[in-house]
Amino acid sequence: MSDDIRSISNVDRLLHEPSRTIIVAILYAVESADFLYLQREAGLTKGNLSAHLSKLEAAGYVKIEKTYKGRIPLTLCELTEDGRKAFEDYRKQLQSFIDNV
Amino acid sequence: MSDDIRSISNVDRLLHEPSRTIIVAILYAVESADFLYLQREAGLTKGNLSAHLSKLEAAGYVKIEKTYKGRIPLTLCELTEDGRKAFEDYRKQLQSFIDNV
DNA sequence: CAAACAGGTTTGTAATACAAACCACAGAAA
DNA sequence: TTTCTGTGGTTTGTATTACAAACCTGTTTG
Repeated sequence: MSDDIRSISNVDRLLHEPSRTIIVAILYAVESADFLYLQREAGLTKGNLSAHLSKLEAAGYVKIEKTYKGRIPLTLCELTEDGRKAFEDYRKQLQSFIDNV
Repeated sequence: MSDDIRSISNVDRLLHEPSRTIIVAILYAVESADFLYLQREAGLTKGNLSAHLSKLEAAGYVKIEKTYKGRIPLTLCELTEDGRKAFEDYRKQLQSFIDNV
């Protein structure tokens, strides 16, 4: 068996979880997104989005900035360089797997 | 956001688990494999391989036939038609996701 | 006979994901 | 002014897991 196939076992588990894959894919595309936009686009509950963002932030993949729009809180999220690179690597790994089956 | 990206959340969780992805990918390639071959190729412990095979069998993705090689037990595994189709769908879904990010 | 190997099953644990409930605060509506 | 909706979460509970390790049966080999 080719190593490309076995390498799927080393895939980044943080990104391999579909909910987080979507979050990161959105952030990869838009550069910056607020909490509610992300929630609606990703189709997640607030609780889950919050939990996933915390994990992504802890891993250094996402930067979270809590600001205000007037007096209403506004949470902005964006990918870090590490996050961007990790996502690109993840995609490459998937592509490599698909190509080598 | 394109639906192709959001569709990753509907991915087949059974196949999206890397250990099982590898098992199915091997079976997709070889048609039939015995337990130890599968264990070594997939890099899994016996317990884990056994557990994953049980799940794949319960889902109707894999057919498991317990025979003997002389007096030594020999467990043969192969993909069912459903399993083959599910794996092809899974690959297509991944490919679609990658292409549309 | 003892040890090692084939081919597993069972059990235990720790880490999830996810939903649902809860909370604080602001602005709009009645 | 009371109420309702919206923002932006945290906490809690549950159920599912993946994985490792222990266990088991039988067979072959030294």
